Amino acid sequence: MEWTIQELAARAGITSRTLRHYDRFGLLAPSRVGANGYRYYGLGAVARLQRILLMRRLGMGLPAIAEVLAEEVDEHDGLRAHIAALEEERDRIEQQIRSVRHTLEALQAGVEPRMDVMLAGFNDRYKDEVISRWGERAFQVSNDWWHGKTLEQQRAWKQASEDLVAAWVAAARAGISPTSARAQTLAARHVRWLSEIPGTPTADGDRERSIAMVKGVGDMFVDDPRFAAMYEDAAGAVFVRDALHAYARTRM
Amino acid sequence: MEWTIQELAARAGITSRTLRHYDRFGLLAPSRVGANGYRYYGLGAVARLQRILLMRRLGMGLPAIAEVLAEEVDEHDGLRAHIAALEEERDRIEQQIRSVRHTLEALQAGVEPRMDVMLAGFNDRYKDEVISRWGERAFQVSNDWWHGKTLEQQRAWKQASEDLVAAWVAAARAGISPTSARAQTLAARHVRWLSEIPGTPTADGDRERSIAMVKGVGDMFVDDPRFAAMYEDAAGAVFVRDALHAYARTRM
DNA sequence: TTTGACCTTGACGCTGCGTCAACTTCTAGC
DNA sequence: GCTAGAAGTTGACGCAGCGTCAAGGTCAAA
Repeated sequence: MEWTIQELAARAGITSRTLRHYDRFGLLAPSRVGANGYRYYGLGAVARLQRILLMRRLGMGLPAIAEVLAEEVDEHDGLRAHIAALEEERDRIEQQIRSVRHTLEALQAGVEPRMDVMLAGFNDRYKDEVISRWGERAFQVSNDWWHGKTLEQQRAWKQASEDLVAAWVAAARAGISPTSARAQTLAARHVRWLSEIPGTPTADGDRERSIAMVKGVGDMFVDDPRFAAMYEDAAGAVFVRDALHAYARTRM
Repeated sequence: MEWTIQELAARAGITSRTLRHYDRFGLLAPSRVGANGYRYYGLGAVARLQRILLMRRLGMGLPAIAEVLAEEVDEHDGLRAHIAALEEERDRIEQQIRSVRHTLEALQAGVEPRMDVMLAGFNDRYKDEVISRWGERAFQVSNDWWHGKTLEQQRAWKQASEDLVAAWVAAARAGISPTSARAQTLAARHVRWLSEIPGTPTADGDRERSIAMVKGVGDMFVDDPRFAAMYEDAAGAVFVRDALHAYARTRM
């Protein structure tokens, strides 16, 4: 089975100009070129084009796509990678559907949509954000750490986290100052809690970056509504942030 | 909750430049602009941005997106449309996953992948193709016609179609000529069968376009592997095409 | 043999941003 | 209150990825 440039373009939903562009660019050569110069596309070209179009829709540039395709020695691996990328994309879209549904339902109920859920719509970047802040290795390590725990251990860690949150909420409600002894004791507990996660600067003993991280974590409570929600309201989140900032300044 | 331009950009996975571009373009204005000229984005802006980014990924241009958003009077309808678009997108991706899986399995089994399944990967354009060939109205009418039938009627029509296909296959196997009486009788039956679908030129009595359509349908049996597969092999599809072409030339 | 549809190779143009540059404004720590 | 550095602003220029002619060759059907 073989197609002319127009036939393939029509089925792929692009123009023949695009196919010529890819040819010129060295990204997708026709399977066969007639003596008259006509381009004919066969099986391999169709599969390759599908992969190219997927990556283009993910926002990749042509040079990046060429690189990916060039690195693939095995055709099977390439197709498997393609499937994996598609599945990831599908999951992302389903996440977005849930996100928009929530926004719609909140709107109909007359309440404000929760920002954390709304933001989940495009949070494929959250991971990137974490990585750029604390490094790729930190992300990998702490990820492995979490998945390396038993279910029982995971539950225990979650429980400890929730206890900490509850303590923060109680302190915030008590109306004490973020620099008070009680708040600072909680901050110390918070830092110890953080240091249990390997791969983070606190666990590694890097003082400079530890301070930056503790402050950064504090900021997250205010900036990132997913955390703000945990602490009941904005005031609580601000309290946690201030306490952590004070702790980082005075005791680290 | 309110974000600065960078905060929103980071979470959306774009740059602040893009947000400024959208503002300048009149596509997404900040919820509030400080006395200092700073842009601040709130709830509405976030939801709108999500919609914009979705449409961008679907390949729409900024003017087209602006038009869509401008037409939406009701915010609820907009969100519902967004969900519908996302679901369609998800279905398309799942279709593609099946398509690529098939290609991979065929490759592993050492057989040729079926082109119809491969092409299903990007066949959101098939509908467009049909429309551009026979017109929007024709598509609408025949679509309504099909969905207006009872389940029993649909089964009956499908049965008639399969009988026709079986007759074609038998004729092709018999090794007769496409211009023979038997083949031409079948062609006539095929045309009658086509004319049952309202909205097509044959049903409307438009002779010129009827001939074009019958020929076009004939070509589809060879060009479009989904039909070729129905007729068992390429030779069968060629037989059907030649018979239909001959019929259109001599008897219409 | 002609007609019309489809192919080819340039070449120029547009859209959607990326990327300085030059300047102002805000925030944190002394 | 002052200063450094991060983040904000408005131009302006540049580039990638095609769209869109223009000026021809090729092919299939009548």
